[in-house]
Amino acid sequence: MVSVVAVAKRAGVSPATVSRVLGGQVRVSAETRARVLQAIEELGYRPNEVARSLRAGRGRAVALVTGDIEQGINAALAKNVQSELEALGLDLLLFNMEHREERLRHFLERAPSLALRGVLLSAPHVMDMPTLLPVIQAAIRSGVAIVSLGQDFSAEGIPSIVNDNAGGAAAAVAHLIASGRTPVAFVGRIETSVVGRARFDGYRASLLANGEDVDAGLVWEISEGYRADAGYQATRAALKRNVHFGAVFAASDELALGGMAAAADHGLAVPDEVAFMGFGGLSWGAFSRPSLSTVAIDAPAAARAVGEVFKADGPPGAAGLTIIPTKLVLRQSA
Amino acid sequence: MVSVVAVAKRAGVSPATVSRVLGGQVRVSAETRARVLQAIEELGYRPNEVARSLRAGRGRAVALVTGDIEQGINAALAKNVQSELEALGLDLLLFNMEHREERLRHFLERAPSLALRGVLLSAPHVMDMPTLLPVIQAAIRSGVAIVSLGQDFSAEGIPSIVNDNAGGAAAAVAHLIASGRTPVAFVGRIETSVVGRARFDGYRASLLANGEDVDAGLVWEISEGYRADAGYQATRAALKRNVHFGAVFAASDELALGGMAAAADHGLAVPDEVAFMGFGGLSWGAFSRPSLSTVAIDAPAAARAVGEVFKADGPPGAAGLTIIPTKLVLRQSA
DNA sequence: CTGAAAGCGCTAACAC
DNA sequence: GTGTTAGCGCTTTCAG
Repeated sequence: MVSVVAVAKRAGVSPATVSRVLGGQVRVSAETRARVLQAIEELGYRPNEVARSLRAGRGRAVALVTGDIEQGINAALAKNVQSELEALGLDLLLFNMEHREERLRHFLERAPSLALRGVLLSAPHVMDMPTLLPVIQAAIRSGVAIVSLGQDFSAEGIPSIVNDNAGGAAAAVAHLIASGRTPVAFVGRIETSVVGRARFDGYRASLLANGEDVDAGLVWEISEGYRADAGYQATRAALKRNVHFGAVFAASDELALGGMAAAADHGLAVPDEVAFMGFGGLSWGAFSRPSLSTVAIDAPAAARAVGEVFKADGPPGAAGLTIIPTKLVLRQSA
Repeated sequence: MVSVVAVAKRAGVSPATVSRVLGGQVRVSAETRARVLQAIEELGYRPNEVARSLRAGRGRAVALVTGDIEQGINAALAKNVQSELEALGLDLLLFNMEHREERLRHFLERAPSLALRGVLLSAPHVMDMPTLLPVIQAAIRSGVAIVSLGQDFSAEGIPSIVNDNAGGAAAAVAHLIASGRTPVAFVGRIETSVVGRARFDGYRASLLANGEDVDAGLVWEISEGYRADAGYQATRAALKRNVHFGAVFAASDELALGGMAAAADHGLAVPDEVAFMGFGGLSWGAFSRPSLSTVAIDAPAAARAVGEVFKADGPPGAAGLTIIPTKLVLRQSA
């Protein structure tokens, strides 16, 4: 590997000067700079990022810890975040949590020794903060920026970027009610998912605000995953119990797709007999039949907010809360 | 940050001994080892991975360069690969190529300075190997293992893990023909995607083997993306031209979903009037209505093959070709 | 079996 | 404006 020393030799200067040319902060005479640049060119020199990181005490990688990258919304987030970080010269480390919290803790413990620039916590789970906070604070102390992506930890001093889950859910439910699709059921993970609960809260609030009441029989908790099969099972079970509902509001697009399948299998017309509303705004939603109405999450905006955190180089600013608006997208299913 | 020196001091030994205990290769007296271990415990010491990487000349990160992480199959791959690498103590760097080749080259150029353990090339594009090979070889020379995930570069000396695209496609088409769904159309990217072309080759071979002929009017090239909208547009265009076909074989599940939507919008019953077959085996495929028949890709198996490459620590073994079998999954759409 | 020393490649102090 | 030196934290000779 060609190093600063080699470049320095070739340019007839000291390694320090090469470094100065590279850094661009300290003044170097135009002539020297030119010679160094030429040597760099000729040797095809590229600074060793590892050495830089060791020297600087921190590297240029940001980790995205996600609950399940196979869920469309997480993949969308990963894509947008990677692109945003890249513009800042940062790399993205991907860590799939697989919905297991102890994996998060282990990873967080490794963050300082990896000299990570930051860790984006993007899991929807209810987290055991008493256990996690010490690890998080240790990471922060050693220079790792911790950012929550999805749930609000600003009270714990963690900058948080959060979708307007309750607002989006409320708008969706209001629409369903206004269209006469009552009663409105809810499918999602409430017990163990903060995000799921926020969407549920919006559902509940909207019901109440519109003079409907919350029927426990219409709230379908799912235990595992947030994928289509869970939506299918929950909806089918309700149908089998002869529960009556005019619409299903699902906490993800995948759940909604599963729900629509259950309705179809039960011989119900969507949206005429049951309407469906998803959450996420995934691109395939426009191509199911019926196409899926949904509360669209603005992944690019969330990624931009992440970019902002890392743009200002110093210690992370105030542990604020950034709320990313959602948008109701009406298609055929509701 | 607590370092080997601090641990050494506390244990009353030299840094070298601490390192030996950590390494586990060299013999250390049981008593000394115990003292060191205790000091490590007490101080909460974790070895600095960056320093290790600098010292060792290479790090513990493997990059996955993917065409588009939002495509379900790529997310599935990322998930399985991450999990497999993690078992080997390796981290996954995610780089979304966004279907632009010059981005690949730039990333490859950075690989050595990042001291990457390896780079998984997982883009379906036709690549300009004359341009790329020098960069790849430079990376290999500096210790970065290059592995192709998706297309066969074994002739170029790059170990390759490839799905049985042609075989899977052939089986799918044979099934369509056997079910009397002729003529069979093909949607996919042929011009610029090696993977798309391999699937097309399987389609073509199967047609020929079954006494059907290849009708250029039934081969729908798509230019941008591999997502549902492309499948929709291509299918709709054919329908508008009054092209007749009994089935559509799509090169991805997303394309198939889009195609089914176009058929539905055109008033065609699936599968009675037109059958659809996807490629990928994504989990939501079981929950579209009609549910999607598909050629399932075995992402876990591909990930395991990746694991094998990095398990043997030394220089990568023979630049072999590993073919991952696909499986025909029959559901409602065909 | 253990310690001392060197050095991976880089940059920030400190001279001059 | 530029060179010299030191040291980030680690592991691996080389001695003992």
